[in-house]
Amino acid sequence: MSQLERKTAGVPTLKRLPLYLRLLRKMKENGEEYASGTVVAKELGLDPIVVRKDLAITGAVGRPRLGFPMDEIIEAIEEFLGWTNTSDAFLVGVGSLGHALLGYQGFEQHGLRFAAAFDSDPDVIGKTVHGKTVLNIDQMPELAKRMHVRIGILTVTASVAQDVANAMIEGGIRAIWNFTPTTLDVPDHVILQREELASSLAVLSHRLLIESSRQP
Amino acid sequence: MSQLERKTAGVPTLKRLPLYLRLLRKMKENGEEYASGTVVAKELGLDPIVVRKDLAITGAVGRPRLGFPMDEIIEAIEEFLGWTNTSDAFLVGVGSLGHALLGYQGFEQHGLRFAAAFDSDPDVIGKTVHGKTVLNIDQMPELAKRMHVRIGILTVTASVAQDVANAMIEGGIRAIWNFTPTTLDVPDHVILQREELASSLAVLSHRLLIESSRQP
DNA sequence: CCCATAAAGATCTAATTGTATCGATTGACG
DNA sequence: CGTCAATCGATACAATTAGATCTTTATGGG
Repeated sequence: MSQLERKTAGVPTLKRLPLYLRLLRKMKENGEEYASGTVVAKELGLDPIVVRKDLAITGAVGRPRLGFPMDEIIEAIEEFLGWTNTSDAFLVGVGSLGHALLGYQGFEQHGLRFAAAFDSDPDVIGKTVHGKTVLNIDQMPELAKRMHVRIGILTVTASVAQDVANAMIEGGIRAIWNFTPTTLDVPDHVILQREELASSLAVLSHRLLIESSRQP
Repeated sequence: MSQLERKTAGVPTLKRLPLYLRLLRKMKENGEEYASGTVVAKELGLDPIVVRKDLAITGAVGRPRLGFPMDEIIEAIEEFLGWTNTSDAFLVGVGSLGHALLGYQGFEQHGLRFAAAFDSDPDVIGKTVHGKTVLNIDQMPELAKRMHVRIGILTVTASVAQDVANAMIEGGIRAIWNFTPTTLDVPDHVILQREELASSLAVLSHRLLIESSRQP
């Protein structure tokens, strides 16, 4: 049943949902009982219509004149994103970026927990980083299988990215969050999410260029 | 809006251009003289038509049967993105993420150079991180003005993000690359690029959820 | 108890992006 | 030297998604 009622949202909508969630949690802390799409939109500088449509897709129902009941709407978004049950993830590559991600506490609020961290460097293996002991990467596939970990986070150097990705897939990992500048080749059933800083920078640079040429 | 011949590309196109650029540079190193949209597409797993259209917008002209002359197409993309002349950027907030970004050497290949790094923590100020001495954040606006820095990279904690952004704007910075989970309020003329990990994670989680409900 | 109002919900329109098709061009090969 | 095939480039088409308008509903005030 849940496989039918689940709507498939567009990427822009999905990217906005965490913003709503963060704001709503803050509003709840302030003791607010209801949240209307209008105030959420105003707070985030978005169009109210967009917010309403985004919230609608989660299945939450609001009440006219009041808005959405706070607990309901938060629950609906979390449910929609699959953030109600935190899922375990393996992080591979404890370089500076890996360090940074391991140290970011916010992930647990988003349904993600670092079950373990791995590296291939003997100098790093055994060290404790932000409370996690770094394990040998050789153990990763086996552990992934045993713990049924579905999410892998790739923060290794580009040259070994494909090999590590293969190892992840061998371990049964179904989604890879790729922070390396590498185009990975994976089977169809594996979800690939690329986090490309260069792409973001490209958008920024281009916009800066356009702006500059408009009013130098 | 025809005061300049520069075309304004859509975001998806902009995000793909760095991928092309990286591949093309690699191909050039391998001694290739020409690059056809077809092989680029095949290498990156994209549709050849998309690649052709993307490359077309940069203004490069290709030759039938051969493709695009390597130097020309690389130059065209760099030019289009404004990566021919490296621009200086200030990084504010030398936490773990700031560390990671400062250590990423790839930026200089993308026309970005860290002119300086700043922090407010006395324990951090004066330290050298990846060759950059961390300066006091108080000096940032003044230095930005003097050095005509246009890009600011925000890697501070969420609570002070808005204040630091204001200081950046005061220093004349025109584009802010925001790595904090904060919705910043900035004047219209300031370009804001948000790097929201939670948003990416939302997309990943949702796709994983859809896939799981499809074939459990 | 009724009316005014604010907000949700549905429907429709427009824009953006991706996809397909077709012709033109040019280097390669027989 | 002529034909072929691959590739660019332009144009047209389709699908998805964002954005706008209108209607409905329920609440709070008079």
